[in-house]
Amino acid sequence: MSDLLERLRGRGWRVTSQRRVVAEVLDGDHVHLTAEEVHARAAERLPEISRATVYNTLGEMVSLGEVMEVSTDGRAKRYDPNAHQPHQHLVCSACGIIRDVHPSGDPLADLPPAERFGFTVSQVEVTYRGVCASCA
Amino acid sequence: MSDLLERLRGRGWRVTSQRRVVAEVLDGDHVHLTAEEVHARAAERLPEISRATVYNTLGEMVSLGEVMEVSTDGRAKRYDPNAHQPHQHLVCSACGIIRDVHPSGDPLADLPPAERFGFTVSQVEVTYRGVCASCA
DNA sequence: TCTTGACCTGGACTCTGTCCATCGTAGGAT
DNA sequence: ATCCTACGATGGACAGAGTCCAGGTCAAGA
Repeated sequence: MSDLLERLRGRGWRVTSQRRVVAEVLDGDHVHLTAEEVHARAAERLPEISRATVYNTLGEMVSLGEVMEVSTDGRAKRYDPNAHQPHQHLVCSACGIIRDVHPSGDPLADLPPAERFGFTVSQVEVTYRGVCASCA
Repeated sequence: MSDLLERLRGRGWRVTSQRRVVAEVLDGDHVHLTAEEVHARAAERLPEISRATVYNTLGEMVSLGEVMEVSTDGRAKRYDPNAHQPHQHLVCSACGIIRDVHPSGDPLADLPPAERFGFTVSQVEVTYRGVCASCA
């Protein structure tokens, strides 16, 4: 049983077979699937599941803070179940593979007050880009 | 005359009225227009300009390194003519306005070797998020 | 077991971006 | 100044990603 599904159930989420397979597909580390990929994998176990349901379910998981939305390539958004440990992303420019990474220090602290233009800054997303070992 | 257009001409770019208006629309600081916005503003001066030409022209400017592509919201890409000074972006979560900002230090140095997974890391993009003074 | 409101479905629709056949023109050649 | 031609522009079809909706289905409490 996935931790993700347990946490969602604990929040009073109504558990259906569709939501179950979506949560199960999203279980694991360094998982960064697009909605269509989630749909394809979910459909292996539950062939009738619709695209709309996958989109709705992913959207709800994001709203509940249990899944992070990541867009590293300007194309389809990706969904990252590792939402409870702050992290950033490292992307291979050649093959597109994504790793979760943990920079040292607090990236927010790098933005001086004079560079904040009166904003109340609360969040920072960092995407490192390079070439992975397999593609080098 | 925009500096951007001058630089492009200097690279042997064929200057047409369409490319001229696109370059002029993109002139200035803190400019982050979508392709459709560029098209709309260009069409004020050159009503017959087509969407395809705007997309092609923006793509060429990006390839030449004279304009940066920015995607801060997972929707339309935005085009930033401030490509010659390294910078990051600060986005208002409420109204979506974008400012160019300059963090202190080198963000690349914050990623320890043990967190690089064998990648050759060459680039880093940082998006700060918060609420701007007008929206607070 | 029954009931009901929340959930799921498939298809139409929107938005963003790309492709392509055809037409037009910038700028070098004469 | 005019001609040529390869490069650029056009607009309409197409594709990928995501949203919306009317109607059918079902999880879970009574």
